[in-house]
Amino acid sequence: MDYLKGLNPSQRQAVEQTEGPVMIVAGAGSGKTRVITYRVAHLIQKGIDPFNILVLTFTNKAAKEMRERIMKVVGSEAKNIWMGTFHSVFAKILRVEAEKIGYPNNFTIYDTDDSKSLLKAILKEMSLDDKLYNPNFVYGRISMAKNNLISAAEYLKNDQIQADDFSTGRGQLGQVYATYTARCFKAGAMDFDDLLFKTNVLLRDHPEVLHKYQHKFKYLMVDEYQDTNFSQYLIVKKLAAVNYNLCVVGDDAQSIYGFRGANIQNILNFQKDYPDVKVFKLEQNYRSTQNIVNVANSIIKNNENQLEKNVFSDNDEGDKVRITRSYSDNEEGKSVAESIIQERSTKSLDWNEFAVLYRTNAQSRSMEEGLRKLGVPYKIHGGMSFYQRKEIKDLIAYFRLTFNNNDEEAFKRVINYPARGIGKTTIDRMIVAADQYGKSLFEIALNAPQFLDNRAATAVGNFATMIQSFAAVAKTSTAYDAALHIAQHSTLLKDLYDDKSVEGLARYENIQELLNGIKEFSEREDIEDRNLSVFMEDVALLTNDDNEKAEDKDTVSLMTIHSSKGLEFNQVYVVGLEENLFPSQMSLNSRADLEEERRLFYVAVTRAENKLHLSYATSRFKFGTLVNCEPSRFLDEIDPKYLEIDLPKKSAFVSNEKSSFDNERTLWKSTTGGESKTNDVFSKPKPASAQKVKTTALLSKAHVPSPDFKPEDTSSLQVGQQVEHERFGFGKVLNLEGNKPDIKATIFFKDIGQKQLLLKFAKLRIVR
DNA sequence: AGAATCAGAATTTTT
DNA sequence: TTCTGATTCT
Repeated sequence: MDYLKGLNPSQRQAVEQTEGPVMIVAGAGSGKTRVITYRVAHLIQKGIDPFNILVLTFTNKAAKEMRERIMKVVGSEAKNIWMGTFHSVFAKILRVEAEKIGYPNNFTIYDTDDSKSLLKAILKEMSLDDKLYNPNFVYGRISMAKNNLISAAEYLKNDQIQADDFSTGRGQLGQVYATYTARCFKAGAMDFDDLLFKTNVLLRDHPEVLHKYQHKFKYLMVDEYQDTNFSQYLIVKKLAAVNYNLCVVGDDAQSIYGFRGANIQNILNFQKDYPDVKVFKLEQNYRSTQNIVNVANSIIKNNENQLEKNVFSDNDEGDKVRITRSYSDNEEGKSVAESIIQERSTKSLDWNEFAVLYRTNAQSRSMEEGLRKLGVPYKIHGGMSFYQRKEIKDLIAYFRLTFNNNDEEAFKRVINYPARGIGKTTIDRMIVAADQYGKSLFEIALNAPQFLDNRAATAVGNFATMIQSFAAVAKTSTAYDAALHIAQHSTLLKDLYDDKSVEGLARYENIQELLNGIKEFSEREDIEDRNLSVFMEDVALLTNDDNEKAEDKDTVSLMTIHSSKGLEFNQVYVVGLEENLFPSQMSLNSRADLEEERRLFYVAVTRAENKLHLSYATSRFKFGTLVNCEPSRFLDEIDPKYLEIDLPKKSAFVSNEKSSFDNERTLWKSTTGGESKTNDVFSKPKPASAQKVKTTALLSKAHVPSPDFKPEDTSSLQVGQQVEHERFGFGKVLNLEGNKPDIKATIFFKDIGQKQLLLKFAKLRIVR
């Protein structure tokens, strides 16, 4: 039990209180992960069977790291703990129980793209205006409903919701939701929210199943409890309702996923739900200097809605938090880069001890530029994950379709990729037929001659047969062999191989990497069933960093604040602290949203161990136009005694040394207000963005056709003849190839150079 | 059927 | 600015 010795009193109490409801309120940097891992280890040491412990996290990464840490204390027993994200744990349970709620066990998991694509198709079929019914909006609305356990039927019955939708002119939303649900069901697919929603349905409608898992999971722990939504809350509540050994860990001050349905009330109300709860507060921050912790505290105290706690640091006071101003986003990038270089050399730090955090992904570009110019190595985290890449999704769609022929989104994705001459018209016809006969697209494809003309029917039929042959191969081969077979015989591999562009090469390599990953999976000894369908089970739930290479390069990290949660860096730069950016413009409508932005700022600030740099620009490009920016209101909220204000024009406030908070505040407001005097730094001429020239105008001056221009029959065109084209001007036929209606002519136009034209389309006049 | 071009939209995103 | 989806051209 050595591990108990390294804990402070409240940490230790939290670890040792294994029975009954427990809430651990863990301030930023207070050793939360340690407490969770030791608590689980402690349970096992006390003789609890790891199979009876369920630990729910929000990321795969967190689960993986925790399991490894527990393993260090209790050894390989840790492998048997049920530990993972809500989605992966309940997907696993649903794979076993799906048939009880009418789903096949091999159900597909639709990711967000699949869901939106299906919604778009439905909106189109229902002829709804996709401005009003913006797919993102519709998706969000349905997601919100599911997270609150409102089914499509209940949505349609709910007067309040219906009134809301009708008042905004979106009266059909309930119908869209119902259709979407039906289509997912028909496709044997669950979206992310369904994994939780259907788990609730399962536990509600099948008491024997609920009973089974209530007794299986004798001890439950939930990490990041402040980010749970109602659907997750209820699952946890039900599972814990027999043994009541439920421990939730979280920090209400770090709840930043409200926009995705997370309900901060889940943690705020925990004590009401479990009156006999033991509450432990971890208030000592071991991560950051006092100055940083104090800045964080002075920010968060502006929020009304929070659990009372007093986060403090016993570390050094540390450097003051530095605020800098730049006059443009690019200048901000440059100034961050310069500062990193300087701090690195004066403090002998590695690049990877620095992080640049921003509110929106779009801000990464100016940062990148600044860093690149000064030769600072960096890596952007987040963004497009490996499994979101087109080529990866394409190949995976083949796998999906192989194991679940009804998967509509997979079908549409690959029916004509690589190209096999099945166009929009054909697909539309199939969709109509599928709808009319209540069949899946695949079933229509199997009976193609009944619905399509000869040529299309053959192509579609061949496709369906090919997919069936894949299923046969997959049944008898290892995951790797099956995957390779599918990649080759779908001709996807060849298609990518033939693309010799830089991007094409990268795509090919990505496919190789996926195949390598599958190969590794095939060779794993710790899994019984290693065929491709097992690999596919949770591939939809993998994301970003799950696939990150161990090539832990020494680079500066760039990421959004959201994705920085849980991480820590010696030096942190939080950039773009401007009104309408941070806090985001979209958050200004409600107090709750603004408070979430403030928590986001709190998260950003508490990532820093030794030094925090804050910066803002007085102008920045947004959507291609330059806009003036005001410093963020959050800067005003920081107690100035922890700040060092490093503005480009030193003289402007050297005289202000003893200035009150208000004076300093006006100082950094003054240069942007508009009415104030311009100082030389800020009156620099604006970037000459206006002189962009339409490239097309440069490349081709429009040809003015001859007055008697009229396209004529070119079926007997000969090599060597002079022709005139409506837009390309005069040219000479260099070559003719192909036959009958598809003759392709190579023509050299004297104005614009060589072009290949299909004669059946090209509007040409023969010059005689 | 497929390439090229144009118009319009645009937070955050653990799953 | 940059990406995506629809439209136009071949």
